[in-house]
Amino acid sequence: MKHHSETTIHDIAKKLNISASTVSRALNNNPLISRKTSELIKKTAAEMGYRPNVLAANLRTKKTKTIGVIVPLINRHFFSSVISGIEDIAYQSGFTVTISQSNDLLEKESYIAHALFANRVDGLIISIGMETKEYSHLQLFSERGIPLVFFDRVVDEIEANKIVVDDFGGAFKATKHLVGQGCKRIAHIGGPLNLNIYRNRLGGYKAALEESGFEIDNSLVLQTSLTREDGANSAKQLLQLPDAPDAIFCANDTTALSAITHFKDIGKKVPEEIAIVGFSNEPFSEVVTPSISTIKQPGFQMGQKAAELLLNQINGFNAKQFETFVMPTELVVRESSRKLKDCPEAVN
Amino acid sequence: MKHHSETTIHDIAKKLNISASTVSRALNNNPLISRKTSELIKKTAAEMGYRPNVLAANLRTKKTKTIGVIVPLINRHFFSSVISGIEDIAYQSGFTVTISQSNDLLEKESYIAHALFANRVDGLIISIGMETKEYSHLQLFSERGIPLVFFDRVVDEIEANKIVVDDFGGAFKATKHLVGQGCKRIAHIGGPLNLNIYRNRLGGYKAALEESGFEIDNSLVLQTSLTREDGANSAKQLLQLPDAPDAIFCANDTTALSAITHFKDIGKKVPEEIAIVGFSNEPFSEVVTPSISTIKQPGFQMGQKAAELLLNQINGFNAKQFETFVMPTELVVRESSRKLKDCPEAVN
DNA sequence: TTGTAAGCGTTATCAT
DNA sequence: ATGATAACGCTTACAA
Repeated sequence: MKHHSETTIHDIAKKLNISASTVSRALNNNPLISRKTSELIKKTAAEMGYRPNVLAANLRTKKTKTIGVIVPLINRHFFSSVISGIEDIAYQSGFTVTISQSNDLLEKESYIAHALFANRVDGLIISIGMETKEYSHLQLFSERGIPLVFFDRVVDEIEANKIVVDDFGGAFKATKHLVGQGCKRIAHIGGPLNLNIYRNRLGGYKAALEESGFEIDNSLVLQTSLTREDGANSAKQLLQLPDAPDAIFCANDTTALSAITHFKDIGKKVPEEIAIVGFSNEPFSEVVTPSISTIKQPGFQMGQKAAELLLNQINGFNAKQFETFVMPTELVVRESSRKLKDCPEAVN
Repeated sequence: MKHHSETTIHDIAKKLNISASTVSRALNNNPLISRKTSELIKKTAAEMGYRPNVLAANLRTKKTKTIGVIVPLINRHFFSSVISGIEDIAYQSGFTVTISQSNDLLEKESYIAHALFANRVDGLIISIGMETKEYSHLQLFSERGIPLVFFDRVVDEIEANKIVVDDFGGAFKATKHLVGQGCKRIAHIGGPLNLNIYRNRLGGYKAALEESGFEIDNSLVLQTSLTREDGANSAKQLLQLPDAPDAIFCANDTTALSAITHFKDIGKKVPEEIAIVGFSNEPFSEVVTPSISTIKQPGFQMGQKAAELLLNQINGFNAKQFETFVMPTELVVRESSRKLKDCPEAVN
């Protein structure tokens, strides 16, 4: 059994003594073709093991029915939830989704973006990486009118539809909650400020403190890359302060966890001596001991929304101007911050 | 600023009064073209914002420099590690990787496989889903001579290169370890037996028991889908047995965790009253309380190996017959199974 | 209802 | 070192 080169519509046409265009039409369910020939064509196509060459069709139609997705890391629960939401909508509309991860590296993000562009994806959904401060690889899309939707980590400098979560509000709620639990000195382990999500989380933290009549002590505000190591180091650093904090609002769950682990190691009690709130509601936050209070983001819904917006643009239904959609956050109170018996599940 | 249709090599050729083939050659660094013209062409190409249409090139060359990857779930640590390994090798060789998840659904897996085929990926790396008992969507690749590499959850019925972990050995080590800790009645929460990884884990469990002089009690061997719910239900069920087990070897970490959570809820002590070992070394296993003993798999290396094998096939270096590579597993002993003070880190 | 022919943007084969 | 031309496999006016 040797490998023939793939059967094409011409092979089918020749076998049936008809024209390739008729075959093409039949295969695409063009109603002009008579039921009879159409069925015959489909039958022989199946017999001959015909597989359409989408590449050729795409080249001709200038459409690929494919949308590209770039996220920093696919194994973060939040991102994989968003991806599932995107797939949910895209597959329903007959689109294929091709997922890539940038690993928070600008070079890789740029490489992937160019590859997706070169492969003529119909649209791109992206959450940018930590390093991304330069956007030429994304302007490529916006300039050529290829639909582009940002989510979570968005770029202010590029006009596009954007889906973000209410980072400010989430941070505000988290901090207010700590205040409500009686914490007096609340620290913040934050992320890189070139990403607006971390700017907003910092902003929400500060606003909550101010509203509560607290002064902002800059020695309590740390800016890190939010890795596991950063969490432990920051915890250590904060404890060495002459006037150490009694609570920390962490900009992600990873640092919250490693801070807690550090405190456990040195025998400092969480939440009694120091209360912790994280951000993102990673699955581990629920199962570690103590379980971690955190801010929940509607990842799946964000993905759905992003895909809907993108598909609308692709289909030319983008009558309106670009918008930025802010999705609600939810405070999930768990052991790491519950100091009071009758703690309200959510503040505000 | 209106949107011109994309500039092509013909546009460049016209502008420079040369032929399109020369432009094509220059852009592909063909040494035949003189340094001078080559540079001129590249310069004007850049000025004109030329972006090669890979679709057209791929159609012509019948190569896409793209490899498809299908995994059940992208947010499982093991799978995302494998993906990172694949990307590591693929990007080095100038290949693009397009990732898809089947969600353990045969229908989606099949849809994706057909889409990847239609888009003419140069090769496919796949770990099949729980439902996959029928393989026509994969035979598509093997029959047409498109390189195909399986990893982890492989298909015996299809001849191809395969990378698996030593599931049998891992399960054997895990069970032996429990025996070594003094456990007398060791249960097993297993997975669907159409997947050979779960058959092998079951096999390793049984072999270890037999070698240790234990009888195999089928009431202690459960077959589940390994979800969180399955873990809790299985734990419940096992405790209700007249002669309840004092240890469980779980075929994944998810069920190990939910079993432990159940035991915590009802006040049964882990590992004192019941010892637990999981499988896969999910990140949460290290951070929960008690931390979960588990079997570590070399995901990243498996991905690298899979990509290497695939690229070799793509490049025609597949002189040898297909092989199955078995990667080593490692027992990681943590709190959930450590009953003895001087517990050896690994048995065997 | 079906056929003809051009064209999508490349690369590859022959020429020159 | 460069050019002309066909071809990759499909879709789509336009014709019939």
